[in-house]
Amino acid sequence: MNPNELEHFIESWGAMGVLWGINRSRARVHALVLLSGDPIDLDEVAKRLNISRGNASMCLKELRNWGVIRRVHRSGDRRDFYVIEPDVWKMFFRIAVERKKREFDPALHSLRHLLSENNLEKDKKVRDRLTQMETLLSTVNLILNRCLADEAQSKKVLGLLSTFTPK
Amino acid sequence: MNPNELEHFIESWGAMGVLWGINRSRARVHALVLLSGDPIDLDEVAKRLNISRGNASMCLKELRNWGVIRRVHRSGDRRDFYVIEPDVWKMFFRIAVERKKREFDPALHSLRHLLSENNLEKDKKVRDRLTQMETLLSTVNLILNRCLADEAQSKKVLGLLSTFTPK
DNA sequence: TTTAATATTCAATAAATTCTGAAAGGAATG
DNA sequence: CATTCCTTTCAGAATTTATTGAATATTAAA
Repeated sequence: MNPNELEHFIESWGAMGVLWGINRSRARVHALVLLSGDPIDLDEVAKRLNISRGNASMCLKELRNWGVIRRVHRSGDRRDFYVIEPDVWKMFFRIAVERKKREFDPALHSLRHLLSENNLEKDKKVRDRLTQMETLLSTVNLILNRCLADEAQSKKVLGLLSTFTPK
Repeated sequence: MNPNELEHFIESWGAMGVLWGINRSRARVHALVLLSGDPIDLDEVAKRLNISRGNASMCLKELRNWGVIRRVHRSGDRRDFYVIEPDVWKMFFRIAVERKKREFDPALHSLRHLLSENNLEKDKKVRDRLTQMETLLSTVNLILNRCLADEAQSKKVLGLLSTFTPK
């Protein structure tokens, strides 16, 4: 297995992590565990990725909290080893749920609140814009709520979308 | 119009900005222009948001580059004024296209490259995982490509999704 | 042209985020 | 129960990202 290819994948996975808001190191650790056929331990993670053991420990902990990796043990070995959870979907969902709650919902809430103030009426233009926006975000909200309810749901939506051939 | 409500909206809009990867200041400026019935000038943006004129200038420039605000002029007034582009969709698309290109595509590309290496065969488990992931990301890729082709496309997809009742 | 008003740039600074590594904690072994 | 091996924590260092504001450019009017 060509180490350069592996490394390249790890790096681009790290870069993609930014897209869903997890930091580079976490995403790189995730990629490494994903690529490891055998359970991997903290020491090796730190060594392979050139990061400190402390940082590796935090990354592994966080990934464990996201439910995307799992700790396993080897008899006669004191160290903790890690393997990836078989369902590659999990991370996407955990993170999406969290970010929606933290970043999307408050904005929609305050937009609605703003619209409910009747003193906005003076400026029809502004009100119309905000209404248009509220409509859009509400639709997105509905979809997200459905998708993020559970993983099976999302797979259905994805399946539906991929068969959809627009005009 | 209650200034606290406005301010609250501006702040939560700023926070949501993070969700699609634009920084807080840019998103706050965006919200302010959105809320302004009348064209607004650099000086007022800086004053209302408590940011420097330099920063305001950069934000306005960037938003103009994204195509989400437009410069307008008042006769007898030397200053540049800004108004929001009527289509609230625009920013989402411009940014989404850009981020996909920079963050998603390289990861998918290197994943595919990795899979094409036949020396991965030794470890069936790893290969299976990566294949599963490639399938998932390819579907996402297909959907994104369709959606990001043009705005009308996306609206169709959104409409389709919102009428979809799973189970 | 010159002047004056406004906008932009960018080097310096500040703020936020991420990473390190030494110290403390915990658990298996003799 | 002391030792050893491994993990976790967290204050400070390093890095990255965002912001400022003074210098520079631009433009309209006189």
